[in-house]
Amino acid sequence: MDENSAFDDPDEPSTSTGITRKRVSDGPEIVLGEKGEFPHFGHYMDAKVQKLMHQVHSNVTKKSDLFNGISIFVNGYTLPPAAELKKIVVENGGEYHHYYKLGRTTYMIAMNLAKSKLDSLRKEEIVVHPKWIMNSLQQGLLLPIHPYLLTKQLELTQNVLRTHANPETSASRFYERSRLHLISTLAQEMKEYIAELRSKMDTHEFVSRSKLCHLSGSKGDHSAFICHLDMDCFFVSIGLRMRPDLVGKPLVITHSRSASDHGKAEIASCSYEARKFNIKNGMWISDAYNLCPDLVCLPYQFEEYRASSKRLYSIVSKYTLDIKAVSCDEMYVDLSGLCEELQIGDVMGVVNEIRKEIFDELNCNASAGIGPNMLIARLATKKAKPNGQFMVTSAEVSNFIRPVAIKDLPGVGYSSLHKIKEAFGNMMTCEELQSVFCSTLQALFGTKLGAKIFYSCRGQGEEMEFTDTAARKSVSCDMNFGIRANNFEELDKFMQGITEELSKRLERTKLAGTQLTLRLLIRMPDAPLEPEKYGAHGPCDQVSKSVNLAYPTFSKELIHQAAMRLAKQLKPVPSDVRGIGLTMTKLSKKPENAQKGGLYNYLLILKKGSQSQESDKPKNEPGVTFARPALPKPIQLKTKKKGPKLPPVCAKQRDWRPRKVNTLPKPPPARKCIFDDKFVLDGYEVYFGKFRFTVRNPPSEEIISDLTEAFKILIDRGDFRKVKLTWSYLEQVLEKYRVKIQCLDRGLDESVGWLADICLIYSGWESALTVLKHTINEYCKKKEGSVLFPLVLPISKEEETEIRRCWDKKETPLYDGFKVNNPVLQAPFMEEKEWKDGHSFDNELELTIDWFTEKGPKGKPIKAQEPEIVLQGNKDDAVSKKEEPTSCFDLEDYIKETKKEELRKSKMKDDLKNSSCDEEKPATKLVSINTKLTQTPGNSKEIPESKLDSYEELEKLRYTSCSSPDLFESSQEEISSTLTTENKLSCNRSLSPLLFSDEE
DNA sequence: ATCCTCCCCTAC
DNA sequence: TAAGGTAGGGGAGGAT
Ligand SMILES: Nc1ccn([C@H]2C[C@H](O)[C@@H](COP(=O)(O)OP(=O)(O)OP(=O)(O)O)O2)c(=O)n1
Ligand SMILES: [Mg+2]
Ligand SMILES: [Mg+2]
Repeated sequence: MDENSAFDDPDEPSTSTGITRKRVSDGPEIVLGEKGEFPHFGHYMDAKVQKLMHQVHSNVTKKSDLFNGISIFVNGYTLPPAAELKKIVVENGGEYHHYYKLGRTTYMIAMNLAKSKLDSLRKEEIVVHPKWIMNSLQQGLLLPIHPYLLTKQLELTQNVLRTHANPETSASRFYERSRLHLISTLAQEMKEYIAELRSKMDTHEFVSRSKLCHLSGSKGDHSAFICHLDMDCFFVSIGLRMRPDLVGKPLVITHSRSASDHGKAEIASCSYEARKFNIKNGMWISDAYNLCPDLVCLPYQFEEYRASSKRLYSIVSKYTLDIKAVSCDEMYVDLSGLCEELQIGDVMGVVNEIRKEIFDELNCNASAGIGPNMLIARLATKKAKPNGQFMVTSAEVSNFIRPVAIKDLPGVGYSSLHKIKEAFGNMMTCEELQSVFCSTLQALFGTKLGAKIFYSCRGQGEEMEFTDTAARKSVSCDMNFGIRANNFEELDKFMQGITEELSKRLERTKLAGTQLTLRLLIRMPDAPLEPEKYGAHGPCDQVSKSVNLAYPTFSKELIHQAAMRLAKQLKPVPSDVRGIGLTMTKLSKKPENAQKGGLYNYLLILKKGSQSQESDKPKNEPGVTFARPALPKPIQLKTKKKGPKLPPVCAKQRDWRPRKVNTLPKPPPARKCIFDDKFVLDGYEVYFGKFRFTVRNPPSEEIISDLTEAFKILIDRGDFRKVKLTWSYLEQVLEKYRVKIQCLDRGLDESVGWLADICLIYSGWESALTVLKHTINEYCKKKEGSVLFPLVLPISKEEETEIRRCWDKKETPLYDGFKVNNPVLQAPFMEEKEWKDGHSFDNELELTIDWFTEKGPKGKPIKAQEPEIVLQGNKDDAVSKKEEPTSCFDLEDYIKETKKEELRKSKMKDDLKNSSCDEEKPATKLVSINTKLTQTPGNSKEIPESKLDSYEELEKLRYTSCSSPDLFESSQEEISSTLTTENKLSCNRSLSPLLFSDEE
């Protein structure tokens, strides 16, 4: 085989460990095919290119024979760069290898090989510092390599990216400059734009249809109505509008100012003149330069792309709205509706008009393909380019598809192509592929892709359908460039930027997510610490982990907290992390009818400094002084200061084994909605995965739903005292776990497993109660116009300072329009403290807000609804129909209890009359703030004696008279039983983002 | 059988 | 220097 064959595997000869590189790492370094396939990160080398490069080399003026017989391979970032070393060596009689060829490459040149790579070097692999080449050249003789050998003893500078970017701001800087980010964003924007237009279809006017009058009544083929439209070298065409003088030149759009042989910037788009030199989109400048030294570089014009893209879509929408947006410069258009309505048979004529209008408006060329399905239309576009249109009718399809390159089929990329090559040899065209059985393809590619390819190579593609309801399934944020950290703190900084971006996007799209996935790119053990390309991730392994949150969120803080927890669980060596990605899934949309002051707002408030709050802020309302609520202190789980050193995330061998499939696998059935449970919080559809705790593992789903139903009944009756009482009971149960955790943690080191179990139980219950609390709040609000439980909000240092300032001046501080009566600040409960050493909670104080309206428990006379009406003889009732005794409602006890409480209620009413000075005001909101324990101890003295009120009364009752409420007797037992259960727990639970992790 | 998690792959 | 994003389809393999 030719030494420069395009199929020389880059990895196989060079990896001594036998580890197969994953694609995410370096991408295809070798690609076949005519056209600019996209994902060419890294070197592009095909046979033709190699030939061209060879010509370049043979033109090199030989200066000496210094390196005669010596061949080098440059690994990773070097100074001087690889291109220069190559030039020097080649000019002086040596050879340059693009890949390390065992036994044929004399030296590997490197500056920053990872220790593990050095450790695993074979005897024949000699690694030399580039200085050896430079010094040899300078002195004009081949110096001994020994002083330049890179050995294990050599001290290697640790991971610091040259000109280290500020990790805190790097995310925004990066996204501002990332073209891939831009085109992804634009594609999304265009899809939304079309969806919006389609939603207003009845008022939409197809203003440009008048231009098609002359085509009315025309005749034509009636089989091809699907049109695929794509701008010709989109970015370049836009760039040329400013520089018409450059038309006809080989042009590229890139960050590089000018082409050079060591530029590693990627080419976003290249002109058709550049393509004659075999230059492709996605190629590195250095490679393009070697193909065409006269290459002209043009800068990006991000905003122009956005405007033109929108313009493009708006033009097409003047003809039809049967548009499927693919990307910023590409779409499918179904012309059958238009042609039918206007009685047009000449589809080509229509497309010609559309393209003409696009050119008139944008001064850029678009090409189009027309076919009976999307597949054919797309392949036709390729044939039509540049600046043309091409139609394939049904009758022509079979002839048309035969010579089409397999690589051009949508869905066939680098990996699939190589699988085909492996399985069937050098197969190139669809015609050849047609000889392969469907089952064979499915065995090779899997059920779906196998079938798709089988049909594609016969010209059969999907019909075009418009699923307007194509709601987004995920929102994600990736940064796989410029990530270099030496420890978790630095990693955290990058994470903050990414988190912030993700939160912003969620909020902008009015989405909240329930499942968060973290994905890390980890440098492969063999890869150099710095790849040749500045800031790039180089060869990496991918690891990911996801967590289910108790309720949907878009809060920056919650996401960050969860993300760092995941990061910790993945246990990466921080200095080997090369990329970070966050994905939110299981999304729920904020509905238009979301109520003010509810969950959605709560989440908004959580986002500190958010301006977009939708709540009506009450103004100048007289404050009511409440007693300091006796909230339990948060517990801080003490854990070992220094954990064991984190083992590295190991590179896993890629499993290339072909699957053994003899029969045609059955296609998987359509997925059901993965959520069985949903409830509505503030108009939010909140799905949550079942709390799947086994019998011994509280809280079981049944218990929770029983509790929920029971609480609802109490609220229906207006019996808030009972609600509070029951709640306090639940909290007491939870408190027992807290105590246990603390005890165990303090004394009994040998019971670590036990501790974990208890923590898990605790976590599960607290998580469940958090959700339950929201449910109750929501239900109360619906019924009574008030939340019942306080909402805890984080506040910033500035907000704290402001509250303190007001308080000191004897004013009533305001927080977000709420009166703050008892400034009590409190550090939030966080586990992260244990590993984020020296983490300060200074900016993370929590604020508790409760508010009541006059209709709330404070002012509302409790309806003495007859319990019999609700329950008697009604066995279909939500509660009583349950078979378990867990939530059985003890009617008699209830009646007794109700009567006993009548007295208290009337007393409470009296108290209210005495204390409330705002009884007539609607929606009075009251705020209390818990104080941080470390704050000035003198605070409590300064707090004025608060008036007795219903809240205090409730609190008092809660702590004095709450011998276990009759209501949930059996629940209690079930809960209590778990207290003494020592069994291992295995459960798939939903974690509240506010809670500590149960891992480890 | 079905679901879930952790990947891989593809397109622009 | 350079800015290798992002959404969705889908499969393997473990848990239930
Ligand atoms: N590797 C790539 C591929 C594309 N793009 C951007 C720049 C392109 O202009 C735009 C559209 O991609 P196309 O695949 O449509 O390519 P072009 O429009 O540049 O050329 P063609 O005439 O082949 O459509 O997306 C990019 O940044 N990086
Ligand atoms: Mg294009
Ligand atoms: Mg395109």
